[in-house]
Amino acid sequence: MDYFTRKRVAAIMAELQPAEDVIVMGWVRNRRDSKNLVFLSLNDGSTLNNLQIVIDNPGEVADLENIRLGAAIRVAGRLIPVPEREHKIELHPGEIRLVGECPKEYPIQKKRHSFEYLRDIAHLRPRTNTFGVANRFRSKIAYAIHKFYQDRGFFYVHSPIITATDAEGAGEQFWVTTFDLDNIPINEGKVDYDKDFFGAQTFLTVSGQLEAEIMALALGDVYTFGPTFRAEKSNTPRHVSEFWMIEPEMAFCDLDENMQLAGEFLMYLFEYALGECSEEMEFFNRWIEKNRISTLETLLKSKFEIVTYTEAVEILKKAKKKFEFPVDWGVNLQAEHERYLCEEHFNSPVMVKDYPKDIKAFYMRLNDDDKTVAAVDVLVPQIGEIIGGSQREERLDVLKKQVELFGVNEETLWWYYDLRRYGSVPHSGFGLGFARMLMYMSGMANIRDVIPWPRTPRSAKF
RNA sequence: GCCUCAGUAGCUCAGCUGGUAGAGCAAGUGGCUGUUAACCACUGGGUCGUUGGUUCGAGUCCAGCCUGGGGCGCCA
Repeated sequence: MDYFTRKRVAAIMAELQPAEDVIVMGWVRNRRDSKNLVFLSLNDGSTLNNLQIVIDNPGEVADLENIRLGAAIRVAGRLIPVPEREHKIELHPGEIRLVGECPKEYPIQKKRHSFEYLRDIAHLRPRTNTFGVANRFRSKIAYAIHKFYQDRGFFYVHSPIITATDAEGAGEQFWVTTFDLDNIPINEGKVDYDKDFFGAQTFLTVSGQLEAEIMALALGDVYTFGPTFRAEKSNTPRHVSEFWMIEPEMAFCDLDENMQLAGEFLMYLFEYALGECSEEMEFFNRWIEKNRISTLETLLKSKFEIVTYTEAVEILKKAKKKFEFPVDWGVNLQAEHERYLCEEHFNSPVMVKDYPKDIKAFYMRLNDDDKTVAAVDVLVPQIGEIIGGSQREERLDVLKKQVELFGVNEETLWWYYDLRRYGSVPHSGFGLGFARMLMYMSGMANIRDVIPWPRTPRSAKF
């Protein structure tokens, strides 16, 4: 099949060198005919760029009538640089072979399609410019995430996908069972989970954090990067039911140190995108959202402002702007409040810390004031919250009180308590939604377009 | 879950106060020695999301349902 001898278009475009007997394989993106000349644009997925194929003997090419938009072909021939032309280099074939025919009802045309239409043909949309770029970008940024942590001595943890732990309060989790749903075992009026596959009630995980804490208290610095699931019936351009999260967890690390790492992490990704993903960033900047590059560049030069929740509430109360939701100490900050803080008041990314304990999770460390917890939200212009993190409660007695206060089911947390019982240490971590980060860096407005197979309420096609 | 907008040709849309449909692109045919979202000419293509109602008559008005977009909440 010439898999190892064929040349990738990305390499051809990078080198721009003449060569004989070059083999390329890919899909036809465009075809233009004149009487004695046919031009094909070939894309092999390795880059946004198409390779120009110039056929100057169309009468002699077999199957030429079937080499149309979408068809898979193999071309062998001579590479000729043409620096004066827009496409810089072209391939003059000695042989063209039709590998896979493409009927004319192929749903992707050589024009712009709406993202909504392409979502209905999610199996074909990676063949478009935008989704090719988006998927290559996704891969590169995933690599950058690993590189950031691995370079700092963090270990990668695969936290479990099936869990018995009810991490943040039930209701929003998918249940995992092998019960016949038409005939569920009942014992004394209640579902008998003892008869289920795992002998207990189990869920798809909503976070790898609790398990990451296990590893952090053994390996020191760890991170998870894997899928999580939320059964919330959210219907917005920012929510999906299945998404990947990055969750670093560090032993002997307090909230301020946690915040410093979060800031360095974000800056690293922005810098990586600008430096190592120039093809993708230039595409986003041109076709998806102008100023994406300058926005990231500005962000790179700015510093994170740090305020406490209490200070943030004071700022918002003094603001001349009218908010739809009134601000008062004790209520959660709304998206409009978060955006005011970083877009209008500070005009920079902001970290808000020390939230009232009642609006945050049970595992967050109680501050000395007994009213707030050591939590942080990182806010960026246009999006609002992009990272949520905290120092974890490492004191067993305090943790038990919080669990009781929040009404969390204690039975499945015995091992979590053990971590505090045996050699407990202060530790911290945060969570970053991978797809939301991709949205922010690319300017793509809908999360369903940065995830290849998005799962949302009433939709799990493909 | 609440609010709001939309569903007309393969795609993107137009269709005013009700009189059974139109454009651009795509497709097909022909033309053109260099095109690059190629261009020029011609041709074919629609039970107007769905069910019911009002009416002599519904793409157009009314109600329900389905699907999709946006806003809000929940969050990442």
